[in-house]
Amino acid sequence: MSEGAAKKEEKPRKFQAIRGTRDLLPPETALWNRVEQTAHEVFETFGFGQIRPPIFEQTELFARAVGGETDIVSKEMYTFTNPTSLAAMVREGRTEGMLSDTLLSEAEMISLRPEATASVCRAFIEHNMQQLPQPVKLYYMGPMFRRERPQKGRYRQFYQIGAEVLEVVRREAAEHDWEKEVRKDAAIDAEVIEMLMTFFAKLELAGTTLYINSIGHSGPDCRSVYMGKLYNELLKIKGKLGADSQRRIATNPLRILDSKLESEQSYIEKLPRITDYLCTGCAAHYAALKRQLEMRGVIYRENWRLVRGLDYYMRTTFEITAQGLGSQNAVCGGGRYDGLVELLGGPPTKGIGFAIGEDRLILSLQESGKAPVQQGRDVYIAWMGERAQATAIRAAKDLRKAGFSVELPPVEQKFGKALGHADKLGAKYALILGDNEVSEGLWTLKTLANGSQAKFTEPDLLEHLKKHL
RNA sequence: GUGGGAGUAGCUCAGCUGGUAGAGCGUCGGUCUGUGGCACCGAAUGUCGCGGGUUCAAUCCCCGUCUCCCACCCCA
Repeated sequence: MSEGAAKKEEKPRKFQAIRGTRDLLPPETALWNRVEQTAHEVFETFGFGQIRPPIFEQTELFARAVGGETDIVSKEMYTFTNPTSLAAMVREGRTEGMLSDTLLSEAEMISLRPEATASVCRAFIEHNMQQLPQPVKLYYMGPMFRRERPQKGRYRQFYQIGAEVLEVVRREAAEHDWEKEVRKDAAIDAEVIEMLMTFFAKLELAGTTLYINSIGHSGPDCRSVYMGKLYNELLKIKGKLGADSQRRIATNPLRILDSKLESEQSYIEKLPRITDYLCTGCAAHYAALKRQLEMRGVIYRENWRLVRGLDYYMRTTFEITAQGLGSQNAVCGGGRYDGLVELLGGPPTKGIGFAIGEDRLILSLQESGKAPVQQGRDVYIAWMGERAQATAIRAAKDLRKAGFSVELPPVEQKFGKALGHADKLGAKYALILGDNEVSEGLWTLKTLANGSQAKFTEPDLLEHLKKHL
């Protein structure tokens, strides 16, 4: 925003949150905390440990993991030169005669993370986690950054809760009995999905639907066969497709499958389906996954048009939609990504993971009326007089120590006013401390809901509250 | 990044074809100097998103810009 020339006296400029970012405030933050607390609890019951990777990494990590050609990497990342790297170049005298363009291209670039799977894989490698008991099960939660046009359920700083299961490939085991390996992988996939559904169920998220698919693997006898077939069929119906889809025939034919354009639907429905072209291994894996989900009582729907946008996915892909989200109705997406760790310089490793859009999850909970109401205080202390203040301070300390939420007004107020304030704050009880109470040693406790009140000695009061709150 | 809609008090909004702003809710105070929710009375708060233009005069018309919302692209 350009500030006009300094004319007359100017008020200090008002700041506002940067586009696509926002403040999360009470009482909404209580819901965020509940969601995150539930995630901690549920994920830990499945044996997952929390990882907290940094919020920025070398740009190259994301470029390699997510795919340099993807929209996320090519135009949606917050990328900047690492100032430390520039400084080092200067110190080492390497900048002699360099044009500024060269200088920038030589300097290390870093990016705010657009997702966290790449970081988790990097950490797996960096900390030699292949030496831990396998598989390694990690979860994370925190902000991600993508420079997209904001809309409902999509922000430039948004929050994800995700989990990854990584397992280093034991060559002997794989060669000994590949079918067993496939069954094991499918069971892990299913358990990850089961964990998700357990989490959503615990939150009472309304109208969730789980969609699954298999997109095969990149070998010559699997997805590439399908891609050739799909490409031929797409050429035949090219004239019927919209401009976007026509362009994608060359750039990313798979993406045409999840086009939302009404006029294309009848043609897309007739296109070949990847599940008919899976190789033996991928087909066995997909069949085993469905069996595993059924054994776990997880309801799913197959969606052959579900393809994931990130380069690293193979075999299992899945997505969960929920109510009340407008066009951004996916609350969670995930899939298998064997080979990604190796691509990042680690040992051959299998992986499966998901990311939940926490903003969307919260939105859906709010839309379905699951949001908690304003958090009130347990006890409001209405006090009058100097002696009473000392008592009030002591009472507040003891009540808080016992775990109650206490509001202690900083100045004395008439009791009428104090009770009014207590009411507005949603307090359950008012502890009334005036001259009478202090001299008698009997404190008055008023139940705001029905107006009843009674006198208690200091220890009795604590007992009473513990019993009734 | 593309297209459409909208920005007026803390919130939700009104403001007739241009004459520099109002309601409800909320907040605060009073009726009510040891007892809240109700009621009544009263008060504060707006550079009418920001900048420029047209005009004697702009919240209203025009242009630009920022932000939000909706959809596309893409994704969580």
